Amino acid sequence: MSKEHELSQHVMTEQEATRSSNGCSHGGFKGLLDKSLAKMGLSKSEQKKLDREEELVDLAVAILNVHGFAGLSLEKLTAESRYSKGTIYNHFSSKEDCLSALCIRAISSILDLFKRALAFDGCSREKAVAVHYSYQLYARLEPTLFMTVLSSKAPGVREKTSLERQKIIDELEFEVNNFSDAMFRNAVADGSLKIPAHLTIETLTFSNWAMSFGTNILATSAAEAKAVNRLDPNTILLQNIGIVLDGMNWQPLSKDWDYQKTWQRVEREIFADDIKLIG
Amino acid sequence: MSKEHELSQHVMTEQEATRSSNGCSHGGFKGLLDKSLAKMGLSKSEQKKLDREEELVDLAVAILNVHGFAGLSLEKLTAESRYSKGTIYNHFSSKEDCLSALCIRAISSILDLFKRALAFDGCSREKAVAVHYSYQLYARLEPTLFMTVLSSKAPGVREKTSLERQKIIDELEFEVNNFSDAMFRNAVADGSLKIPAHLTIETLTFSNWAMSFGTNILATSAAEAKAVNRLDPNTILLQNIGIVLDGMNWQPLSKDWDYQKTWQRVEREIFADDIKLIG
DNA sequence: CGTCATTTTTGACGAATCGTCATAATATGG
DNA sequence: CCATATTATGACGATTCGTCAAAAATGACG
Repeated sequence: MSKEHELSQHVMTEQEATRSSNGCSHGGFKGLLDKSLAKMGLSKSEQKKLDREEELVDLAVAILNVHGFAGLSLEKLTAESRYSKGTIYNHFSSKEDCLSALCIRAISSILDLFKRALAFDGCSREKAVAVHYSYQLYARLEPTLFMTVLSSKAPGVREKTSLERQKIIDELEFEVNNFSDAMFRNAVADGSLKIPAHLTIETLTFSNWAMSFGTNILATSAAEAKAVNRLDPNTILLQNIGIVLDGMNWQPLSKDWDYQKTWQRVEREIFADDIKLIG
Repeated sequence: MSKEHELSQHVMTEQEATRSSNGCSHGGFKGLLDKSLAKMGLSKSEQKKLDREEELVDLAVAILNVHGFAGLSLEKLTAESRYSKGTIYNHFSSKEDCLSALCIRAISSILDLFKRALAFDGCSREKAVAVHYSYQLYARLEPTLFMTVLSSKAPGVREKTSLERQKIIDELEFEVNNFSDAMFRNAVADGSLKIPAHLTIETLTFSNWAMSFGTNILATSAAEAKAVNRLDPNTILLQNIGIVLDGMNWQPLSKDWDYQKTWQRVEREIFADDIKLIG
């Protein structure tokens, strides 16, 4: 009874796809997953599906940033995309599955940043500081995507996530853990870190993760809470991990080294381009 | 065309209200807000509204625990309560507002636990350990309610929360901060803690919060992740805050004191009754 | 090319939830 | 007992969810 659809042809199937994929200017990190896979032997349709998936995740990120967290719906994703309900559900088995796709995007990006941070020219503890810096950088550049990592862990979300994606997430987290473990092992190797009797590498990785994660989550999500806004957002994390690394007795201790300077060097020497985007 | 309502009288207005309020056996913490307010001069209708609000929050907690996070809807709350849509929306301006009400319940309970923990018989650092213990206890007893504290900080949620409740939350967090600050000031006073030059009381409160929060969040929400399940859930937090308190140089350091024993004493001497509920 | 089988895409649909609002019920006070 | 103010009710339109039969695109083969 209501109006007919007057534009039943929005079928410019290919041109737009490539255009929108190249011209993407949302300025976010995208990870390098696709590039490494693209070269391998994939059928044309598989490649096409991957491209579209990336396009859709881009769109989902955009929606997430505009409409916030609860505002992300596959309905909206459908409406703003060139595809229809069924196609969307062909990629994401549910809203939660889509969220997990965003989580994958986030963790991949973070891993990339970690690897860049590791190139910092300094002693092993300074490298660790650089890695924490990069983590905070991501939390500030992409606050919503950062939160994604947490929310995709909620039981309700994980349950509704496709097994494929669950597996990818697990693998990525495994990689992050290995990365962290390796960092500590290097420090042990070069003599600057002696692991206390009652602790293990695994504990150290976890405590670093917990502190950095907790700090960033609270700093980005509780920015207006009194406990947080009475502190300097730029150096809270530095101070907090300073305490942790001191507690692990990782040399040189804060009292013997100016990590503030390290922090600034990391900013200048590794992430100068990225920091501009914070505004 | 469909069925008529055959029971337009479910009007047993008072009896049920009081019965359900007393007989509540959900075993959760409820905080003590109401009791302290009940005695003041309140009109009958105001008192009734408060009672009903408590009843509704109880119900919401139950729904949250059964249907998980996304499953909490005011629709469901309406259906399971003795009231109707309009009445529910009279209490909670939105689903998010309801979530914030749960958050208030959670923070109140946590504050109660903190105060109980402070009664632990030990040195000032042991008291702090006891407080962290109580925090973890809550995270394990009421994982979903614990998460509530975080999710009610998400921008989308906070925006839709009534100003009243926002204010209550802010006040509660203020109280928690004061509590923590005071703990550190006591330690400074008794000489066991000397605040390092580059740090402040505020920083210490925040770093303790961040570590405890991060650890508990990761432990409860990422239990199946590899980084977490390779550790002993019962003592992760103890180890993590051990590192932090050592990093603050709070005496006696872990190497000079068996905090594992303290941890167990706290469990036995203060929270023996509560720990049974974990199963 | 044309044909037909397979795969992908479409959008209509029913169910659930959201928040609003006119109407009905109840409480209050003279 | 009535008049007025407050509160409760549930029907409603809008939005989202996930499904599915039908339509369209693809591509293998003659």
